[in-house]
Amino acid sequence: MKDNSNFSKHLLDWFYNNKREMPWRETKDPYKIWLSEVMLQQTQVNTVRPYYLKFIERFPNIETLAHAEIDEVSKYWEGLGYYSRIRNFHSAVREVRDTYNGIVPSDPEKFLKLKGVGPYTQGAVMSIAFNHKVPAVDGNVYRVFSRLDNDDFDISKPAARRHFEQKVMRVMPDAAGDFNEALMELGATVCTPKAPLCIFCPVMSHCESYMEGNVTERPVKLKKIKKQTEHYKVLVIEKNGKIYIERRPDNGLLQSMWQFPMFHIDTHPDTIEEELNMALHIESTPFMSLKHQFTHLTWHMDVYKAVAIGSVDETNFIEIREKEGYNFPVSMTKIFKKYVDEK
DNA sequence: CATACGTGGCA
DNA sequence: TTGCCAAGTAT
Repeated sequence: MKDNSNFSKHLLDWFYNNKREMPWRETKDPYKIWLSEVMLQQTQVNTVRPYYLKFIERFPNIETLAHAEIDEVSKYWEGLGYYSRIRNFHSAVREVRDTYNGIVPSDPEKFLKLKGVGPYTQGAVMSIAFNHKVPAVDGNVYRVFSRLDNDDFDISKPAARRHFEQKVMRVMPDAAGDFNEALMELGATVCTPKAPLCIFCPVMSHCESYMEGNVTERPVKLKKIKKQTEHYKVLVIEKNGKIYIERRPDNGLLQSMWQFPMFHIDTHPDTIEEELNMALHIESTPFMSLKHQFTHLTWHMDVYKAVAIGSVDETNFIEIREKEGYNFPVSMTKIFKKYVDEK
């Protein structure tokens, strides 16, 4: 970075004069800051906003959230993704109630020990809620400092976090929380991954990559994600106007969420009847096919209508309107919508 | 250290 | 259409 003496001042001035409205910026309540930081992990502000507002309306403080059951709480996360976040947050909030008398610890080391709190969330909450001088290094900060210093450190390596934390601490002003937010805000709105708006950048004069003309080559990220593909046969089974759903395992992908039963694409119908312990009439052609993309996985799903024949255990058969009482991943919500639209 | 873990927006 | 990317953490 060129001439870092005025860097933090320029950045903070820009931040104060261009502050975007966000619900969690209206408070210094550590619980609300913490919730917003968890929601914002790998998730953009515009996606988070409506979820945050509904969540805070129902669970305005530690006590209301700690008192609620995880199945109800999870419903407020439906569609946000990375669902382990809410299980960990709920668990951590109960620990705050039980171990810290309902007060979010202001000691960074104690806070870091809570479930779902990593180095980023620790830094963000400790600096924003308590103004502790600790770094909060996320993807934005990687990018901003890669460019400021024309630094080719490979950000796909785990060691990158400590590398950039050191850079942040070298220029950290007293207004730690504002500074951490300003760095992220700069990355999100000006120093963007594609087509950065350098001419509007408040710290352009400090940016070595801008001077060098290679801003689009920073940051360096070498590792590529390799995606797997899986093909499934999905069944919407009806019985007396109700449909069959099942709970996913309590580990792995989409843990404990509900779904229509899914089988490897070439599973024989006899095997399906056996595994479900039902006699079925399955339609010969799917009523919908869909592709669902995860970060590391693609699901191709052929969805068939089916009818359960004879006497059946109706435990897991629900009315369509009852789906509001269960937590479904987006792939299943798409199937619900198509199924209902055709009725 | 490498990989699993969701979803939506964008070019 | 496809791949990349987003205020990361757990294992």
